[in-house]
Amino acid sequence: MSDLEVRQLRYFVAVAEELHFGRAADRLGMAQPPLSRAIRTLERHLDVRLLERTTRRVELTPAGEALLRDARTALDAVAAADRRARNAGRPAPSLRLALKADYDAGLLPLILAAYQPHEAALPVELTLGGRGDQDPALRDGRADVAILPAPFDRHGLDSEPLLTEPRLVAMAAGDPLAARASLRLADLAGRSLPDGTFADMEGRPSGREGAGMSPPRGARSWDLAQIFNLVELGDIIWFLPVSLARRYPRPGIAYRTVADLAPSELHIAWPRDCRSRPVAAFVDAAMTVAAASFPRIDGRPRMTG
Amino acid sequence: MSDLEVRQLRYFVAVAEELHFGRAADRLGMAQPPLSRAIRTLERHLDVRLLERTTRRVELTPAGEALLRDARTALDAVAAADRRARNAGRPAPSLRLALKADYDAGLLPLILAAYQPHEAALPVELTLGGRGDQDPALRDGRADVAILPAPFDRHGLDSEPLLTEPRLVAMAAGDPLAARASLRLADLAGRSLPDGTFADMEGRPSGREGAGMSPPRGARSWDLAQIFNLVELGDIIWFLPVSLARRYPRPGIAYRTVADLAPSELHIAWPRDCRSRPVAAFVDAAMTVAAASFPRIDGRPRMTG
DNA sequence: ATCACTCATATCGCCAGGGTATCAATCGCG
DNA sequence: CGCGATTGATACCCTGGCGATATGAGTGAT
Repeated sequence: MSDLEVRQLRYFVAVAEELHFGRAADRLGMAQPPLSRAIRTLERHLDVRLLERTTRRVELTPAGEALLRDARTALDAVAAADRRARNAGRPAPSLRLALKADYDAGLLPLILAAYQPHEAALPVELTLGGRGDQDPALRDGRADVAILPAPFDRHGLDSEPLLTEPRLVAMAAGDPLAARASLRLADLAGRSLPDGTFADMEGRPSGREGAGMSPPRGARSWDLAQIFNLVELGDIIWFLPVSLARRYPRPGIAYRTVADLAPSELHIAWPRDCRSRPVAAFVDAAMTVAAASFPRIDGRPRMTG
Repeated sequence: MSDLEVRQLRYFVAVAEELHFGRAADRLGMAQPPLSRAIRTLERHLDVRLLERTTRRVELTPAGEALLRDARTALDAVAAADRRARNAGRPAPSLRLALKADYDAGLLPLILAAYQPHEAALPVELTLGGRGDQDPALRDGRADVAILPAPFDRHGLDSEPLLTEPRLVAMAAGDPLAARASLRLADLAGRSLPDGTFADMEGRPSGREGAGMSPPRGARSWDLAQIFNLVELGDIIWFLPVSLARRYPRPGIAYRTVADLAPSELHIAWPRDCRSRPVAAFVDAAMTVAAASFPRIDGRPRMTG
């Protein structure tokens, strides 16, 4: 009759992800036997078989798959409770803004200027994360609000689009394609992108969900300087919003328009059912600024898609 | 460095709700000293003061208020993981539909008939709950989908309106007002309703949230037969949707229209971010049936408000 | 000043949960 | 077909966390 415990969920998630008791125990920093026992206890507690296991293979039952999903969100919720309580207890609580470095389309100073005077405003603390780390940060309470490019995993979040801006391709200045008058995605087929995918896969959803998921775990995360270096060397090409291209003019790199390259959508996102006034005020400031400053980005009226 | 545990959250919620260590310990079925110690441990772990306590009073700090909210949703998420895994593990998993008894506007047989042929359909299991028990049931995993009248607490849920139907007032047949040609809410001032509130408070949000909250904990829940008896005796009056009035014609009870009584909105709700095909199919069936059958309810086109 | 109330501290005992050693089952290989 | 390697399960011990009881100490009311 006792309760499900966080530890049991953590253990189960580790085993379900590794599909291997030894490695999971390793990851959890414990020995394998107590882990086996804990899973068994969990199964008895739920009166459900979660893993079908032989000595050579471990696989999830349907119930296990269901629990894996629910356990992840439950663990996120617990972690969020932890982190938010910590932040709320600090003498001067701050608004933690998660941002992909430089992916603010130049709006950040304007947004901050619009936000600070608000009566509910808190000091803003920037949390710069790698690619695809903004949305998880919101879910597990590391951040209160995030500005990030679509697509991202909307699970557990509310969001609003801030602005849409065209993207350019960055390539080495000496690249033969840089001399072309116009480019299409097809011309870039086979070129590799910073995340290891290829240019002609651009925009295609990788997972089953059309809503757009974060890149898979383990995707390499580069910082901007690294990317620019690789581009200049001709190793990769890169798609980036015009605002970012303007911020980093560089002799060795050519920026070109690509006729059929989807534009970039910058969104602002926050935890669902968030009742925090500072967050609401920040979202409001960001949307106001974005709406007002958009014409400066490319001179055309706002559009989506 | 250890993790936040479910037990700690349960303890904290109990104390935060009771604002009294003794009563909270009582509710948790334990002694007071270990509870005090557990809270102290939790505070040290989070490095935050959650409760300001003297020997005579206990009150929440801002951090405590934040944690109370987050802890409740985290506990709901854990309970949901538990219950959903249990259900998914059953040899024949079912779709658990939470329903306020008889509040289906006569749609239930039609919805079931529309749902059963669907390829993703599961056997439907009815969970009849008392007043205001449908939405919590969704949040903690006791149910997969619910049909319930607005307003309800939308926190953590997605929902769609099914239909809007006028409400009538039920009163004793001998009531002087039953003879009146037309009624307004003001005429009913002072009459008490089944939930202990008064007729002239009808429709006013009790909490701070305009979104509409569930009735407060501890609100008495009556079954229909009890309510009808009390109405017939003249102890109370009752507002109910026309479909319900038609289902229970009764000599001792008069049903009358009230000109300024807000209509009843029936909604279908399910846990947010639900990826279950059976649930999606059920929602689809319900909305189709509601849209198709609505003209039969009152002959007018659908409207809201 | 005393009493009642309530939260904190001290101390003890138990068992949940982790560690080590070992067994048992399955697959690969010659 | 037999042997070894791999991997999950079982047996057993032991520590630390958690709960209970007894008691202390601060505060408000009469």
